[in-house]
Amino acid sequence: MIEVSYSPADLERKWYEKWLENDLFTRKISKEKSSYTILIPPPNVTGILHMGHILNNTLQDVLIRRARQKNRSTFWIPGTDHAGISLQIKVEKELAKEGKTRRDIGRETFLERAKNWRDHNGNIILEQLKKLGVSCDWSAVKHTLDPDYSRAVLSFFVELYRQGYIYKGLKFINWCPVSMTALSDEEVFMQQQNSILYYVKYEIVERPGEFLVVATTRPETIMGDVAVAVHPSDERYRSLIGLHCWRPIVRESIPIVADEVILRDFGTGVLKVTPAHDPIDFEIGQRHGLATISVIDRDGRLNASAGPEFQGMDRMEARREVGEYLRANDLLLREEAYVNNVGFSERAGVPIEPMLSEQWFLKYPCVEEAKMAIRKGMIHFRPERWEKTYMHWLDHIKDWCISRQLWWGHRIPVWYRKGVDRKDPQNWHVSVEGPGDPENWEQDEDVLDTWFSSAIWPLGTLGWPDREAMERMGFDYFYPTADLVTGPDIIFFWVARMIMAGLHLLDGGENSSQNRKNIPQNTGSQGKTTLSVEEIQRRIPFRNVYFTGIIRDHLGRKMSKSLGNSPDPLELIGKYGADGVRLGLLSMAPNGQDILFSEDRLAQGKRLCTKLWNSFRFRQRNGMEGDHHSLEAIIGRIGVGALEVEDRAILGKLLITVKEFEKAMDGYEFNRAVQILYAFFWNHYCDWYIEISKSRIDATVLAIHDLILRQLLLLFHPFIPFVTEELWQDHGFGTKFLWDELLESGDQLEKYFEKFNLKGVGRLIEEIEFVQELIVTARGMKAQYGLSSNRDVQFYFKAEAEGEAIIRRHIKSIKHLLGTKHFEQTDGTLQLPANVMALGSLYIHTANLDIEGERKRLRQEIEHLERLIEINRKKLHNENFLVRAPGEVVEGVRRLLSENIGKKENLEGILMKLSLIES
RNA sequence: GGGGGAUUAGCUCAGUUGGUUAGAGCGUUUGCAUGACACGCAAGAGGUCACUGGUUCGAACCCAGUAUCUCCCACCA
Repeated sequence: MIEVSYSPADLERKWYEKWLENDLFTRKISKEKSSYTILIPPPNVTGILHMGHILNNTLQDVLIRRARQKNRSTFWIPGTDHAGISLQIKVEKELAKEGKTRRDIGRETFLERAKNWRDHNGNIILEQLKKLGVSCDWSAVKHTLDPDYSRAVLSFFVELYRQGYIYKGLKFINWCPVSMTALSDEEVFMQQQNSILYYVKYEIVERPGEFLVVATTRPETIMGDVAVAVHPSDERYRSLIGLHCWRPIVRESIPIVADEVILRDFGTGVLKVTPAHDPIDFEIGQRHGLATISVIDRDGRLNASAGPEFQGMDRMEARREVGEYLRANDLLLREEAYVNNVGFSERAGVPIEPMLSEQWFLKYPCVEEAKMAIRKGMIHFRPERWEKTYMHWLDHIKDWCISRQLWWGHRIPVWYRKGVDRKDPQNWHVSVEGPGDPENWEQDEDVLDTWFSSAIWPLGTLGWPDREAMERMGFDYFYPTADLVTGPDIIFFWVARMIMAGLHLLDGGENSSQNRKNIPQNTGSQGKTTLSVEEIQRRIPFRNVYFTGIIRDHLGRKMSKSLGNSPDPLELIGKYGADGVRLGLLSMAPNGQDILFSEDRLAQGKRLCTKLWNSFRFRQRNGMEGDHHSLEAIIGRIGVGALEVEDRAILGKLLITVKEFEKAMDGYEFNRAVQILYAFFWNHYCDWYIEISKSRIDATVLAIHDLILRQLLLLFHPFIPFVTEELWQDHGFGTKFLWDELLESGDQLEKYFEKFNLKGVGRLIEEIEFVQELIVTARGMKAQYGLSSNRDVQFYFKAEAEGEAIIRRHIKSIKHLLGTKHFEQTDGTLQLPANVMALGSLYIHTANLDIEGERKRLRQEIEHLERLIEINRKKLHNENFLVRAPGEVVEGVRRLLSENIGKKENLEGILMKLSLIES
């Protein structure tokens, strides 16, 4: 027997321990089953558990457990991400407190500290996830800086390098002056700024006293100007092209050039050309053979080229100071407020500095194949609309800057021969192992973008590229993975890159070398794919990507640490139980829409668990005789001859529910699936069937309860694994863990139910609905006359055609549910308050009859029916409707019309009878 | 500038192929210690489905436009 009250904390702890002890989650390769793999989106070791993780991992757990119930061999691969820049910042902050920088302690000591930090904090988040009940295979846990995974990352680099996809180049990149590293385009977000547009006067050398006016938001870069540019056909300036003007600060003569890219209608139509600090200017500089003068250093401060007044100043300070200087020296025509967009570093939150820098770049491989995988439906996105976003990105893809000037991460596996020209690739050594004579080489100082290592997550976690490790992990069996659950915010960062990496690298097994030959030096060439559809199919890292919504607070704001609006998931689990949190979150959540978080829904989740618990208490109080161990055994206890209409109706309803549930789950509509179960369990089973069965509990009825409860536990299990496990074991439904039980499909269940003769169950359900209508109406009448719901009241019923038989069949239940001993049939129309329904007219006996009130109510009721009848008639008089609408719809309206007319006539009769009293 | 999403009850949201009189939870009103459950039961109130047109026998749903909110991409210096 279960405890009196449901308390999640203890039982959740108990079951998770037992699950682990019994090694349930460890992958098992079994030839007769198909595999089902999920790859966890590895949380950052620096991250703290937030609601997004909870949603994400609940979904994955639901999918895994559901796949398990369908007899698939499941494997959920957990792990963590080393979080390059983020962890480095954390350790540097610690150092700063001691008044040190990373350079003070040196690379090796720094890395020791970083590892320490990770080892102490990095697994917290996985431990927290266990509280949620996640069924990850913990024997397979992987970290992106594990030695084997690191080798995989380096292999990835080396292979791409050898094939020409990775190159070193001098290009404009996004420089973060705080983190002091290059960033990829994806790590920069644009933010609207209230800036000032400075109109600066550049005196024309050849025409002293005359000025060209340049509008700029970045006056601090004036010292880097090497020209001013105008549009070649701009009448205003045509005569000046070829002349020169004076650079206003660090005064020097610079040419006036013409270039097509200049926008005539922006500002004054004159652009200052600063090749070192703006990519467009750089291109102009290239076209006109101009020099490049850098005035801002890597730390965001102005250097010697900026002149002694400004040297050493921070760029933002310099902007104000230069403005001041221009104003003071009559070099400023005017300034105006201006709103523009500025790129910010995602991590450090400061404006990035466009900078010319030598970095490692990746030309993406298999771009066309990656598009094809989606277009041909080999990989499916849910919701589908994200496919468009993905395609758009791939259509405009640019080379990826993969080097970072950090220490924490995978160090670039490139060595330069000491004492010779570093720029010459002849003097490079690129390999996973490094050169055999390391004393003669220096390794590249930089590390790889963390996302570069994430790109091979599906491969590295399964042992790639080490054939032996792949064997051990079951690569051939478990790859490709099935469903990836992640947020749409990392569709470029991660999803797209994993697809390309998988497609490119996975030339697999025996014919690997042959396949590799087929990969060209450059797949960027328009629209051509070199992989066959079958080959793509085999290489893709996953078949479905489920994009969750982003969880927002009740005001619609993104949850963030700085706003402090993110609730602590562990606190919530303490309050509502992991089951309650899981169920609540799923019910409010994942239709792919953003989710406004509401704690109420979690409370609702817990309430359902409590209700489930209590329904078992009801069942168990009525004795536990009989065999519960299997569906067959339970069905065997049901006496088919003893089945009443309500029994067959609830079994039929269960069957319908299971089928609807399957459809919702197959379509990844989890909130709908939950809702379907919820409605069946609460409204049909608890509110109706349990109540109606109370008046006739016997062995058959108890067996029906067992059957329904058993299926409910199985159906609810993926969502609320803990409480269902507890109830399953306690009630003796099985000796194994619920995890190991298969769920009967709707079709299978239908076969089992054949002996119940559920053919035409629709009519049975309809009959029950008639009875429910009667009950609700009668209760409503009691309430209307201020009679408490459990008071014995006299009812009279005048039945319509089939009503009499139905009432007779259910009379015991009706009396029980109405709490009355007096429910009598009558033939005549009575002078009592009445309501009319499909089955007939129901009268309630009351001493204090309010005739006026009743008549008013009846008249309103009649008017309402008249309106409905009018609508019905109109439809039936419309020939187009009769011809074009499907027969059953027309039939429905006909039936409704006659029903409404019947009701109206009955009401009119009652009204007349009541009127007689007065006269 | 380009693209996506949203707009349904006081609040949060369902409503998947267009078909009777639009649903749920929370909140709210009223009644109830009735055999599991007051984290409950019962009965109610509450909606111009953003707006304007169109298609259709029939529109919350399809189409066009408008408004408001929101996200992503691009970046005009």
